[in-house]
Amino acid sequence: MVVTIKDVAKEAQVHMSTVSRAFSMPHRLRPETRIKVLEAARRLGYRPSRVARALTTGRTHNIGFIVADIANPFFPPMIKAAEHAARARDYHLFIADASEDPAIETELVGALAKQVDGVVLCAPRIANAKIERLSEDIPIALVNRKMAGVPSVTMDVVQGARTAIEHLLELGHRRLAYVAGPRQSWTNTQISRTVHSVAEDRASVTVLGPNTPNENAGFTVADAIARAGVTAVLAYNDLLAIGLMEGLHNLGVDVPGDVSVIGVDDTVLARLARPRLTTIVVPTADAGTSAVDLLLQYTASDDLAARTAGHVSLPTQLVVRDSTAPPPNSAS
Amino acid sequence: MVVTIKDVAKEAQVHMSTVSRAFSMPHRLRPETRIKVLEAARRLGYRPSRVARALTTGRTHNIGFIVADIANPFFPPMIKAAEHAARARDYHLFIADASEDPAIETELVGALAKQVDGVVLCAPRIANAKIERLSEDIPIALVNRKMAGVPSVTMDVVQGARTAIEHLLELGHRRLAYVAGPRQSWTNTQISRTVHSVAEDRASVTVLGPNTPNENAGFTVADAIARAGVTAVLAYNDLLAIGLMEGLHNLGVDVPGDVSVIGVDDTVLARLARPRLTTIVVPTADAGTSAVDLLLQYTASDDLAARTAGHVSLPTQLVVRDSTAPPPNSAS
DNA sequence: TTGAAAGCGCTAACAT
DNA sequence: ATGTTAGCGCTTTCAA
Repeated sequence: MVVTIKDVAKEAQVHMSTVSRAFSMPHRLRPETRIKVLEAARRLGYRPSRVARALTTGRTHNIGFIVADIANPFFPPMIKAAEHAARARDYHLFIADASEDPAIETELVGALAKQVDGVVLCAPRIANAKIERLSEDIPIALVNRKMAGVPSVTMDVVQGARTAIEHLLELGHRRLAYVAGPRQSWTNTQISRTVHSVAEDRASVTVLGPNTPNENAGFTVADAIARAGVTAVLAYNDLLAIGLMEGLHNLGVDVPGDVSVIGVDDTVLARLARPRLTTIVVPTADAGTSAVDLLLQYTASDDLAARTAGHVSLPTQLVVRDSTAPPPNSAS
Repeated sequence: MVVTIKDVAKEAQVHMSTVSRAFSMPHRLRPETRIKVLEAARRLGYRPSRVARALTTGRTHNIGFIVADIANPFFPPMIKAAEHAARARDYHLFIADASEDPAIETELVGALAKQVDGVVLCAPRIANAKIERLSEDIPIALVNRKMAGVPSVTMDVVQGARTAIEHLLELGHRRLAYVAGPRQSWTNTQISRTVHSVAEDRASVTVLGPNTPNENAGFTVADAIARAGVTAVLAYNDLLAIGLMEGLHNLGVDVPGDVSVIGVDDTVLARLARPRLTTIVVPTADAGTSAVDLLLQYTASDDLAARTAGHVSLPTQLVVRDSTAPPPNSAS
């Protein structure tokens, strides 16, 4: 039913191995032979079986791409870019959704391991130690997490968060809040630290969380924000920020009149929300591309010991829109 | 380096085939043997190779999932649901992005064919004839397209569009426009027909398009809408509708004061846009789940002739928000 | 430059 | 109930 290398060999009147070579090492064939084989293959509509090829070569030409939540608008542009990058290098992408659950994430790596050449963990929720263990079995690349010996691409949220806090400070805010994301998130830790270190003795910082990074959680936390007596808040991501703004609106708290809000990610939602959300732009698409590149580059060397884990840090920047303003009663 | 069925056989002191059976037909083994094997496998950390298994069985336990544009918020919930459904049945999902391009879509099916048991085409842009041809090589299931002999799940946009137009008619609108989507989109055809047939002699209908279904195109078409002298428009999807609203706003045309706008999909964006977008809710997650189910059900039978293509139609409904109102100068 | 043959990890008759 | 054997489609030594 399906055309195999044998059929092509017969059609082209050569041996199987010659057909194989026509595809994988064409230069080692006499041009006329190569053409004869390729012609025959074309006539029969032959395509090498990646499955069979994987069995002998040990390389599947597949990549696993595991994200915390496909429905979080932070991820789709990253997935899209990764898929395109992979395809450009003749790789296919398995996508899996870990539902923000470390256990599922771990299980997914195991389930995929045997049929991919490596996996990209995006915004992983599992512990470093476990990642280290997993990466002994299968090459792993990280997005938004940095670990020695493991290829990774991070977005420089430290810089972004610093700019965000400076922005609030300049506006005159002195009582800040950070609406935290998942405890296991590296980005969350980075932002949290930065908020504290930048605010230092120039402003107070209340931390609310951890929170599941979705609108609902943001909506819920609004109450606590309203009572915390803060005039500005930085949220772990746009989803939380937008949910928070809705919650605040619901409580009759004006944004940015009473409270300023800043998000992170600059998802499509940020521009659409009212007021339009001031947020930190992160290059998600670039991250997807880089992650695939780093992973492939890492796996390129068959000599395990010689493998070199590249690290890429991508710049971020604050985009000021309408959700930030001076605090109420400010002299300006 | 990696543990195979042979290692387990040795460890458990049985033959390879017994190990194989312990995993694929456990009931055909003496309980104590099965346990012995499973124990040994556990000790060694053995996992059957899906690749090798695929080579012998002809079933990869993988599904290809091809969408027009991952970054269009219409798709992520569908992908997520499909991935979960697939995993629940021990299948993995290849995701590929066709970039709204029929040629890429076709190529992707071919590229994936050899390593999946079937592919789901979501909102396909390729012609029916080509789909028919492809589905001779590889089982295909369709989302938002209906074809005899090919499993499919559609969303009943006809009903949704009818309700939408009736809604506009009731508000008093008599000059309508339809901002069309891609020419090759089945949904686009369905909606377009419905608009005409429902409006019939009760209102005029101007069609603008085809358009690439994104915000940009919507923004661009605003000018034509403003000049068309219509008081209400239905757009192919939320993206176009939202872009249109921005464009209109930019031209000083008030929504819904001067022009009412209705979208389709009820993506996350609809609630966020200002004015909040009246739109047609479509059950994308259900569609993803159903598509996987239909495909798997279709491929279940090894007897090609006996295969039965199921069809599912999912209900849609209009959700009225703030982007629709009576036309200007209406007597009410 | 090409052919022959072994083998990747597993399953599926066929034996026993 | 379990072992034997052949073979899935391909790549890769090794010969010629």
